[in-house]
Amino acid sequence: MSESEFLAGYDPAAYERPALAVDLVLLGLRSGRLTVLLTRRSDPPQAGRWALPGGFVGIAETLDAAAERVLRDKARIARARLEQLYTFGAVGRDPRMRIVSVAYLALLPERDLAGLGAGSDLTAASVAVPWAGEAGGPVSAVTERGEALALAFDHADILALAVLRLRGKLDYSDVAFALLPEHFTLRQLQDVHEAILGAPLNKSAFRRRTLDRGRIAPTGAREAGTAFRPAELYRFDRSR
Amino acid sequence: MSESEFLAGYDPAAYERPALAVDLVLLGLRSGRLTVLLTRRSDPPQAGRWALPGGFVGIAETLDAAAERVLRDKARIARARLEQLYTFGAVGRDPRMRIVSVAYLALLPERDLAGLGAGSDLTAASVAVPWAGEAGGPVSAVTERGEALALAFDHADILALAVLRLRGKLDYSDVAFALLPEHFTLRQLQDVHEAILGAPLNKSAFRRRTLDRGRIAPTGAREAGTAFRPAELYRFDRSR
DNA sequence: TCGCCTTCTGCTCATTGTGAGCATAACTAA
DNA sequence: TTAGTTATGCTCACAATGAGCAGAAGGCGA
Repeated sequence: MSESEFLAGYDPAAYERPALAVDLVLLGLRSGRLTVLLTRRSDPPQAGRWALPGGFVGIAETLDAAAERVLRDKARIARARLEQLYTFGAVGRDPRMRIVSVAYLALLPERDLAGLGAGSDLTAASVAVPWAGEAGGPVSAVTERGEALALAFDHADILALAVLRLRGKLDYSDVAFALLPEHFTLRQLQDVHEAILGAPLNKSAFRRRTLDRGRIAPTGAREAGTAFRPAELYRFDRSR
Repeated sequence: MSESEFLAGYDPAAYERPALAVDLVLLGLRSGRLTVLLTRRSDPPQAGRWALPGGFVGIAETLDAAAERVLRDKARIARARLEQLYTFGAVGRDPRMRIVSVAYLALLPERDLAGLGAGSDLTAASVAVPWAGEAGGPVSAVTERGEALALAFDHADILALAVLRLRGKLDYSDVAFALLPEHFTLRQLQDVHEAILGAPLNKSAFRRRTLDRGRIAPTGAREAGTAFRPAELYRFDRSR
């Protein structure tokens, strides 16, 4: 950052500055599939394409605060687990002007995805996440019928990076729990992991590992309404 | 980012924009200790404190390009492995004006650290990296005599995050090789890992794991000048 | 020259984590 | 009551890890 040497010689206020924005990758699960919230662009440039919700950063506003504001005002979601992802600064990424965008990743519990609408013009799109090795292959957004959605600007890159980050943090952080309701079964937890990884996991190893780790605690209750043996309900135990 | 809806209603060019800068965390090894390059601030604010080298982002300049320019012009280092780290956007982080800074991490081979001076006003400071669990404790910069250096602005946070990132990527990426000369012994490689982690590693397990992974190849040569059995020299094998 | 010292290198052994499969438990629907 | 289905707990083989040991390979001092 600015040494005084620099500031003495040059006045950065005199130079043109890039505009600064935040873009949100809002990820959740809808019927077991990884899902992202998108808006459809109605005007050029890139009219008809799908974009991540975003907004400009105010002059007296923290980056995190800008992300929370966009979450609140554009997605109509009160709060979510927000995490800075990466900053995209290619020169021609927006054809109208130079915009540098700080991408944020937000994880939504299924409830927030189900209760969309209500003032938000966002649409839920499934994310096709082929396994293609740990590095992750091409990620794309698709409709429920499997048709690919064209993403605007560099938003496909942002989405791909978000999924990659999610995969990386999956087994050492508590991201999976942010996508689940308070009480969940081991099968549900494994489904979340498999949806994010895009690959099946060994069932007994997953159970053992998860239980041995001691980060979830049994509630004593069981799921209801199944046509077979009901599974134990667990909750995330933050204390351990 | 900017939906057309937003642009139609508001003209972001009419609003005051934060200044955008890049800051570089230049890390290397000096005599087996993790080391960071810092400049001493000569003028207020924060005169006398130590800062990371940085500079403003030009209006037609990529973030990566700005980081490379600072590396070249301020540190006088031709090239290094640069990687975007995080973007710091607290409102009061610089008292003069609103500056949002994209931090970059760069790894320097020992040669670049030794050949300092020559037009660069940077000083090498050791980084004290207590282990304090995987999460990493407080990281601080110290002189060779162990005196703590006061860092300017939020640069201590940036440095701490850089070390954390380095630790996280250590065992699945090739960051360690970027800090070593082309030919190195297994012991040197282990020293790098231990310096970054701030904790000792099991020797035979480290050897086995490293060799089994197949990412390094023996050169056939051996180190010279030791008072004991010389170790085999290896090189990083990018092809595997 | 000949032991002595130090580190490298390759080996074994016990412990731990993982992949895979099987038997039993627990529930619904017919 | 029985068939069907999934949960749960178990065993077994295999791989990875931590720890230690013996021999190899160099310099050094007597």
